[in-house]
Amino acid sequence: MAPKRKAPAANGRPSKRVASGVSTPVSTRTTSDDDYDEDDEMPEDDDLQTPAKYDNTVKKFQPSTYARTKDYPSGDPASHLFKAKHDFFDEPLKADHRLRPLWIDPENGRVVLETFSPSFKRAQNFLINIAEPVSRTTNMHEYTISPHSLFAAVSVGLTKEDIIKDLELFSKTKVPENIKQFVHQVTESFGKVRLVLKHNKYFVESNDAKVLQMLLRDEVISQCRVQDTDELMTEKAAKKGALVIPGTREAVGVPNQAQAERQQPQKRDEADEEDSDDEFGGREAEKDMAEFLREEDDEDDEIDQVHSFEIDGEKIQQVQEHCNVKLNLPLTEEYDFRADEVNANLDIDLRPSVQIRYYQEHALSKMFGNGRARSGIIVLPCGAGKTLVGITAACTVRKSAIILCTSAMSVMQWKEEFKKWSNINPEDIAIFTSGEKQKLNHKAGVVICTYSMVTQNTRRAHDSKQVMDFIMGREWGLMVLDEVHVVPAEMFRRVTERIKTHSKLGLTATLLREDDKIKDLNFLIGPKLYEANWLQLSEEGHIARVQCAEVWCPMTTEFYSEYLQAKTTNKRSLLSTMNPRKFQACQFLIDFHERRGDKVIVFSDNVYALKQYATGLKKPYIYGDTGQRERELVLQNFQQNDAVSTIMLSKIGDTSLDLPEATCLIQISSHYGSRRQEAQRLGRILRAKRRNDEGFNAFFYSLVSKDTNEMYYSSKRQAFLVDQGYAFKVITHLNGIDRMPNLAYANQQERMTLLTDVLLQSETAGGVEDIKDDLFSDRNVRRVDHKGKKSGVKRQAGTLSSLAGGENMAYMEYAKGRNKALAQPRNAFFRKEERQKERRSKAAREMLE
DNA sequence: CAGACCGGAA
DNA sequence: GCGGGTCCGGTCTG
Repeated sequence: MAPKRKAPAANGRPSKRVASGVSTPVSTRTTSDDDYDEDDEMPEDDDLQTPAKYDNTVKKFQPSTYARTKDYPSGDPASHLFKAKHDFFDEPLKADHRLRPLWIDPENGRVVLETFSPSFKRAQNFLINIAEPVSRTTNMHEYTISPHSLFAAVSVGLTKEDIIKDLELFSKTKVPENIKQFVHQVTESFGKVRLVLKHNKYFVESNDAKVLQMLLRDEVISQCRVQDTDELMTEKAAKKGALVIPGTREAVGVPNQAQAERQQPQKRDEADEEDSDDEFGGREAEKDMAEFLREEDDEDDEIDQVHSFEIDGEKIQQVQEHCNVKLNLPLTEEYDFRADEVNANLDIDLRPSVQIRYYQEHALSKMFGNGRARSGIIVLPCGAGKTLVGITAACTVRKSAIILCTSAMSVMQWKEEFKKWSNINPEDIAIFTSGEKQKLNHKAGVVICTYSMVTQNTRRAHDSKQVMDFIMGREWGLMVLDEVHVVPAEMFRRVTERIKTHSKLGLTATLLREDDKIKDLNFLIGPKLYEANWLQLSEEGHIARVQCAEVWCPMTTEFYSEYLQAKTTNKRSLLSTMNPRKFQACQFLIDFHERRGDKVIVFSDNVYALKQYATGLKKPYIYGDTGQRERELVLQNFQQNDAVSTIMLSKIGDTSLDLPEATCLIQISSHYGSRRQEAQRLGRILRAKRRNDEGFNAFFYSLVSKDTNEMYYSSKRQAFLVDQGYAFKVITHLNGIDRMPNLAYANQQERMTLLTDVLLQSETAGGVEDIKDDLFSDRNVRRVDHKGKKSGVKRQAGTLSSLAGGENMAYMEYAKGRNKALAQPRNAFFRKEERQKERRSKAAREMLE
């Protein structure tokens, strides 16, 4: 059957996003529900203004995919349920709705999960299989059911019956009919067609010959077929058996039953999850699911014939994209590695003492759920053990593996981790970077290299070419793509063309890009198989608990006046960064945290500012031009020398630098609204060694110059972390800063000197492009907000004691509705006509100080 | 080992 | 809707 092409978007019903009107399913229901004893336990409207989608990985729910019938003249069965205002639907609650945690929005497939429900954990385990997490905060989780998420669900073995049954189980209302239809329709077409590699050739394979014949009639696909082959080949399907993932309880001989929980099997490290007495069982539910996924292959359908046709290896991306985007018939990639007798086995296993954590097991069981290796993406926060997941995958497949990293440094780290966690013969690991070009001695092995080494297009050094030919010429069992969010980049995506591999595992902490290419990963690599919940991991002590705060630093009169007159955005951001009040705040915070015994990292994107701050505060710093030796020296001192408690880094430190000592992080300048940079910087302190100390907290400060574009970008940047459940506190005044001795730029003279220097700097360094119009014109805003959504930053009014060591800081209590003003600065105080007013009041305030 | 060059970020 | 201008890392060359 030909899959239905998507109908044009507009068919009789506006595809209105559900805005604030429907954002309150819980409050509208529960405020009238007197059984919730504590009103303040309930989220308020503001809390529910979770940001709408923050990336484009998810295709919007498309009601228009339903055929119009006499029953559903509007094209879907739910429209008539909506009043003009798109209020929440009138479906009656089930009698025992309080036990059920899900609200399902029939219009767009959004699902809201109450975290305080007794069946929360079970519902969550179910939801992460079938839906895409959008936002997971303390009380509310928001998910979206999308074609891609359902694709992932099917590819880990769930059937449409499973999905609908469990939706019904957890939903407070009857599952809307159109959601059921949507699930039905999507699951019908998914998982039918596979892409397989055999003897270095790619085949499109299916159990259903008709689907393949249909594909071959497609113009794009037929062009990619290898022409002189038989139209369809038919062979017997391979047999499957039980598989054990190394490092799991099963593998180390611990009975995989609930009772075994209390035996406390040996731990990988000091931090392990606590047992849960919850009847709906956190850990147990996780494990049940893992077990379920592992065992599910026993009941797999008995199909004994598969059909296939060959496609041109050069054109697989084209085929994948076409099938995924145009035909809505994504190619699943599965590697039956145990049946592979062509490729040599690799002698590798995890060291016997190594046991992976439950979420790693859960992630991997989704990859290996049916005894084969499925291609896909696993999302884990920094410091949660991504590398070990990759290594365990390699130990499961036990074929030649190739690991791709973004930098040579991370290549070295992977090699070390392989030696640490697995028993692989060090000779079987080869490094391939510009510096080192090792070769494999045996038939099978692990190659670790950088993306750029593989994708290099220009002339190659002789030895480099040799190694490349080797890599491209052979067939790999597993390709691990570290920092997989870089793969959609024009150059880097070539790796999937150049390297012939049976399975692909993408790893990242932040599946985000500010462009819309992230969705390409769906066909370049595969579906997102697992995404960890940051909040949960930090509660369990796997990653550090972090207090986030935004410190508002008023601009001084001189700086603000120059700021308003500045002709270029560069000059403006430099002035905001070099704001003396910000410098003072930075000085104060460093001093404050050094006294507490914290190790502090200060981040600045701007190199000039970095040097100024570092020399002014007499702290060592590292940036791009810093030589290798000096870098190591600084880092080593930071780790070991008590006298060096603070270092300053440019964006060199955003990724890959592993600094387990750091416990406090201060940002003074950042790259526009990059949510990924924000998340990655936070990641620097998530692996803090001291994270399991009693009451330990790591700190993350963003210093923001008030009333500048930094305010706007800051709220953008936080969006991702807010979705992960982090609350940003706003600090408007640092108590005690006035009494601080040796405060920099305390007098006018010093400030003027600095200003002169900054102005000089911005003249010489910056271009002279004029700011055409308003600072927040679409031109400047689009990049960080291409969907025009509110960022929905959750501001949490802090109590004085809530921030450990925060006794000296005053928090702003946020008035309701303040969020909106912040997220939409064009409506607030940035309008041109208000600038004059602002300047006057600014000057007045300065005088009062 | 510096410097040219390219590509990524966003 | 496109491409800023800048920093950074990797690779190759001399």
